[in-house]
Amino acid sequence: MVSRQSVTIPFGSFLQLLHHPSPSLLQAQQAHAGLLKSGHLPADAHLATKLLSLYADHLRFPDASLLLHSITDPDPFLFSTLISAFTRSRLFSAALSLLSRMLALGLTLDPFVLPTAFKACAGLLSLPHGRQLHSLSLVTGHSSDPFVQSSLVHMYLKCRAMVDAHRVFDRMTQRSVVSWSALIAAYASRGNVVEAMKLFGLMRGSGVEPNSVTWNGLIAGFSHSGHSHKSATLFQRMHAEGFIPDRPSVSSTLPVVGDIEDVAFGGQIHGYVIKVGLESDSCVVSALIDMYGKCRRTEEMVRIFDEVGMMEVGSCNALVAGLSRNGLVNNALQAFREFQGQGIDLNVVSWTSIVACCAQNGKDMEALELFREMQFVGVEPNLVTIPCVLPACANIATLMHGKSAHCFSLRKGFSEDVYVASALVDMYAKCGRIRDARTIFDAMPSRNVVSWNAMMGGYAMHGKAKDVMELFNLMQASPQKPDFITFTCVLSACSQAGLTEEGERHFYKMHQEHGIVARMEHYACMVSLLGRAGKLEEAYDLIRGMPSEPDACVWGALLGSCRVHGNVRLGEIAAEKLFELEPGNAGNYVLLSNIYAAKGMWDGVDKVRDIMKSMGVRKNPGCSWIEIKNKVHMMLAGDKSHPQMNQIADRLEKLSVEMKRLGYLPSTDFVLQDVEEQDKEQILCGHSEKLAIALGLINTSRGTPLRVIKNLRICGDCHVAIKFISSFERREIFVRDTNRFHHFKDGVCSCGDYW
DNA sequence: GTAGGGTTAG
Repeated sequence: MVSRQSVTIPFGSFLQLLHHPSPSLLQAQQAHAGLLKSGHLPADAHLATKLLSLYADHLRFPDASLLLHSITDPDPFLFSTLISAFTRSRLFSAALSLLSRMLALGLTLDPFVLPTAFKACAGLLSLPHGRQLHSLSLVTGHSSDPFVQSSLVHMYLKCRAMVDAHRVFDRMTQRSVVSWSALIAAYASRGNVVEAMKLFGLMRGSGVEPNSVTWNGLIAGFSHSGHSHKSATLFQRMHAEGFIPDRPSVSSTLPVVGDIEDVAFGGQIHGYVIKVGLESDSCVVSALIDMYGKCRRTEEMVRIFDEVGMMEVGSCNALVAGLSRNGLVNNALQAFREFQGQGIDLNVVSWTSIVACCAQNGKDMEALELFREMQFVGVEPNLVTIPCVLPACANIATLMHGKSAHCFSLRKGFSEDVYVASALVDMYAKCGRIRDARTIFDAMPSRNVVSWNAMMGGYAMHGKAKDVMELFNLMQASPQKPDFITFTCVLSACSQAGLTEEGERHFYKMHQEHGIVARMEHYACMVSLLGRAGKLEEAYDLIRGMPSEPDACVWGALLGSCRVHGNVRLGEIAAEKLFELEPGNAGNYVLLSNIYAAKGMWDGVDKVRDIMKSMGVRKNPGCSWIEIKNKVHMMLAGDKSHPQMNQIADRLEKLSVEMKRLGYLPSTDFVLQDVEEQDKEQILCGHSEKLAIALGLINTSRGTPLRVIKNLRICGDCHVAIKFISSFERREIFVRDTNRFHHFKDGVCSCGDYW
């Protein structure tokens, strides 16, 4: 049997191991053990340093730290090595704590460690640490070192301390291409095209030749700040001026090519990628997949993925996003599950993509389940995941999940992020918590147009037209410019509140003062606004004067107004268009029936029912017929001796039997069985958007408020909705129909007119 | 052992 002693390797062999071009971790560990045993460690600083860098190269940071701590008299070089290794591995906090330990031991800083330390501060976005180290560099006399200066400029830029960055830059005697590039990239990424290009010119004027990093800084900066055309042009200019576009140039340019959907240019870059042999670079491949996905070339996208992308998480993510973007939701889900099955290490981007894919394509429950699953498998949601999942909570009005995402954001410090907070405002508003939405809105440190729109849309949805207009005035006093969605909220609010003239004024100002071209939803709001005021002919004239073919929203608004005012002629015109545009939408048939029913035109009601039957339309019509029945009841309630009473009763009886035969859901018995007679009328007075969404009667919340209003009018069944909502343990809900409000509290429902 | 530029999710 061989004793342990007999396998001892002589000291020379350890040195050989250590000086091997790339020693394995095992070799390093063997050498470590042997050197300790032979007494060369921890005393020999040179050997310790060599070993320490080996551990760092193998990312064995605990081993490296232990070794460092075991050395009685470590030299600064040893610390520098490890600090640098930590920083390279983005372990910035560890790097800085090692630096403070080094200082505590009274070791002197050499000029090599400072740039790394500034990089760590930049990585942590820690301005206080950065400033401290800046002072230290002044004290130690290293502040004029060019490496120190440019890393200092970079640190201040990353920490968004532009004034400090400029102060350091302006005082530099020798401005290197590195510091110029850092400054130029910072302006480009802030979207300041003029200043970035001015500095680029000044740099060349001062005799410093730009390199590919300078060009790439401009290209990537403009790409991130949304200046897609500028970014693409710079790529071409770089090439034309004889610079060789490299991996970062290509990776930064392809996404903007996708944004501007210039597939011809994208194809040229693709050709260039193949020519220079970049087609196996993971970032380039992901960017190519992304570009073809954005340009709706899904076949080409999948082909590239199949050829090169399979096992790399970035290209997998790009593929899922590309499929999702092109509406291929099931393919995206299938691809995602396949990647999971293949053991690909899916990251937070992968999970966020698939959650977003579901939430954006009407698969709200799936989005929530995936959100739970990602946490179950140990992937923590980030700042982007939260605004992706919140719309799913909002769409199905699940306050519980929305609140939990809110709590998560608070714990993680995400709740002040403008995207997160805007999504929270939207979620609370859509879940009926308009006051909570406003509280979050008021607390936001910064707001963008999405934030304003979410709050105004929330008020519009709750029928709070006055609040919409107040907020719009506040917005106009703020630096934030309104967009087309803002005007949809404003016009919708004016329509709801009967502010006819004000609405008309905003409609014209939208185009004249803000240069926003009216879209379908704006016309629909205007039709509704005029229709509400009884100006049905004017509304019809507006429709006929539209520059493009009116869509179902516009005709729906007219039909709805015709029902309110009992205008059979225009109602028939609008309904005829709607039957063409939305042959399967039961609500349109019901609206026309209601117009006829209100006038006692029973032949018309029969005619519509026959059309509906011949079209095979069955979605939720049962409740709509009940609505007609009850309207008739209400009409005749005051006059029991009405000559048509018996005739109508027969008719209702037949309808009811027919409904049951056709299997319409939900049945009269079901919806009304628990309702007191005196409450029936109240319950039937309106429906809420929230309730409708909860029932799946409206499949999206991204439609315009007006579209929703139209749907509300037609959607059908608030009785079942109330039951559904009750099961959600909701205490109180405030909802509105076209011209009435609906207050539901502790199982009791009350209604009233707005004005 | 030192500084600047890259893809995919809102």
